[in-house]
Amino acid sequence: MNHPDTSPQTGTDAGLAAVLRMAVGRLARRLRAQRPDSSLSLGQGSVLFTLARHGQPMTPGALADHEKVQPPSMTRIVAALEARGLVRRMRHPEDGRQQLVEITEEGTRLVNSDHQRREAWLTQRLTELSPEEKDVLRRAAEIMDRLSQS
Amino acid sequence: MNHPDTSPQTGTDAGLAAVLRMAVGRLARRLRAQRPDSSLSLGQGSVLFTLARHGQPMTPGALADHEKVQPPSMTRIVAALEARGLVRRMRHPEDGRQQLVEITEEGTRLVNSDHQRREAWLTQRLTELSPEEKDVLRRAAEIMDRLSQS
DNA sequence: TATTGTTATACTCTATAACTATA
DNA sequence: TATAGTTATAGAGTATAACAATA
Repeated sequence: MNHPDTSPQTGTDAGLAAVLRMAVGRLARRLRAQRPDSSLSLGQGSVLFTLARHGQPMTPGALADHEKVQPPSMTRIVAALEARGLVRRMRHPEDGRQQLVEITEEGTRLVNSDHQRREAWLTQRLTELSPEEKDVLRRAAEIMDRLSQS
Repeated sequence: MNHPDTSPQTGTDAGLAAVLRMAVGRLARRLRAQRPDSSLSLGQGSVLFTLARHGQPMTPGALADHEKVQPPSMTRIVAALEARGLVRRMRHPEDGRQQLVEITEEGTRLVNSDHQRREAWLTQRLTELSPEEKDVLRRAAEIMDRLSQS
């Protein structure tokens, strides 16, 4: 318990919204600050992970939609990943307007690298949580993703 | 279920860290995009809510620490809130170097305003979740705040 | 000297609008 | 014309470094 928890009622949907908004904002700031200089930005990491998970090349447009950014932002993210050799771009075989973004060997290695991930601040913090707490976070992450897409 | 969930193993701490990082990042972006122009920024809202919850004036330094931003950032946030009449600044009675930031009547009204909060995008989305899902989010918010502070 | 907060400045990430290429 | 992506530009939001005031 952090606070006397006085004024705003947190039992309502609006109260939960306020609390969740703050928690998400603060954790996002903390993650940004904690990220080592050498690592990817939040958006870059998310795109790389999505490509690895999806298992197939995706168009920049589909990535922008999935990550909840506008197309120009995805252009920059993909360009940054490409410059680091983590993804490659190919022409779409059927539609010349589109491109396909594919994760490279090196990108896959980075995503799967235990080293890269074990050294992350968040992973360390998670090891200190109970299995129940981790399960709550796992389920919450799934719900938050659904909220983001809706 | 969103994906075939292939490549990165999400059962490990590192896997959970990756999934949580993405979920937090995406929801933070979505919240930023969805926020109506008239409303406060994420940081401003969070500070105002914190002051209301705390129930007592806080120094800018304490707020910066709590919100996980650096002091200069808090200077800007407090200045913005003050310009809108939502907080006021007072000299610290004992230490002339410090200040005290206090929420105003109008600030309290804004935080507690059902109207302000019911019209928010996130609140609407939350009403569509089951009680169990909302409970997961409520508990996750508490855990995420603890992570942010650690 | 050490600490609190501010000012000056720059960087990162994002967005909107205008443009190019293809359908 | 409509669509996919890029370029140009601007606006948040944040940080570090240097400074002023007080302890």
